[in-house]
Amino acid sequence: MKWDTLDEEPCSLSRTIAVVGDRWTLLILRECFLRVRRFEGFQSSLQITRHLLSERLKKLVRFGILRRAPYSEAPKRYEYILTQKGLDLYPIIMAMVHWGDTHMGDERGRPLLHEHKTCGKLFDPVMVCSECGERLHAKQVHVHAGPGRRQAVG
Amino acid sequence: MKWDTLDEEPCSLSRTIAVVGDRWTLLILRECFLRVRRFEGFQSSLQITRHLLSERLKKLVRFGILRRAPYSEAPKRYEYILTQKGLDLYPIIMAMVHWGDTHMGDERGRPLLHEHKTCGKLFDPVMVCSECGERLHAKQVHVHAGPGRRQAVG
DNA sequence: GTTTGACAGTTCTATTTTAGAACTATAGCC
DNA sequence: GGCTATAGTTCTAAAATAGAACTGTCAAAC
Repeated sequence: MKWDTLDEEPCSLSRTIAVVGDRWTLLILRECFLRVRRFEGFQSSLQITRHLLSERLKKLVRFGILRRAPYSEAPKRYEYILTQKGLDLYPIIMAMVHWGDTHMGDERGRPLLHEHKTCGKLFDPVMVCSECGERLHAKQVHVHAGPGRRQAVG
Repeated sequence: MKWDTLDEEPCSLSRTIAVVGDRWTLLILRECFLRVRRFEGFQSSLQITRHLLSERLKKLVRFGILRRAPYSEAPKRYEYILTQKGLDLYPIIMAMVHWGDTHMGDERGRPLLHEHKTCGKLFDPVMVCSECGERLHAKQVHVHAGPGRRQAVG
């Protein structure tokens, strides 16, 4: 599998991994969800090298996940803002945070707690079926080939 | 941020990325969910190099996501089976597949369709609040520091 | 009017990871 | 004894990442 054309594979997981499947991208996006928008902000909170940060931000803009918006004219400065496509990554990040909370925790408890403003309570994210609303479990899902599948690729 | 101790960071996202945040791990796990269990099976369906596959399987066993179970005594051969910890990664993979379906699709339609055996319908995974059952949106979530957080790390 | 500092990058070398191919080892079958 | 299947290991080359230093613009301080 060639890494640079992974986004053209007939597999939605591969296509997503092409965008967020590296060491840093999801951590950068976490900062975006925590309202960080500027180069120096990402750099100082993540300790990522400036070179890599620059590359990743370009890639995220190229894929339409962030947009680069000017916030100062002289000198020209830009900040990076989540698009709707980027906001839609939220369930991925929350699913990963929840798995980490459940399986990678230590004796000190959770690093972060999440409050649902709508109901006012601390919550966990739960994945349910869009049709019946029941909790999803891998063993209750059957996979069919769809129209976009070619050959023996998942 | 040091990649080899990422699983000790006071951040559940970092800890999860330490386990599944590389080029291949999630693709290997996708195959596990599609009932692949053996070295040659992973290798031929993913086109991953044998060296990397071997490394990744060892890592997944080390983290308790797969267990290595003998299926033949002479010669000794093993297969790799998802543990509960591994099965719990399902929402992450489904969230990524769903995002890929939504934002990275082409004109041919979805590569795979998912049927919920419980209700018999084709579905999409939806993330909801464990407390009120409403759909989650990033803007309706407020983040608090939890007991396991130290310093200014998310 | 020169210096300092903030911000947003770019450029360079060194190290680590990954890719690609070939090789090893065990055992069954002909 | 030779062929095949399975599950790896070992090697070199290429690519990605780490780490540090450098560039350019402008505002404010001296």
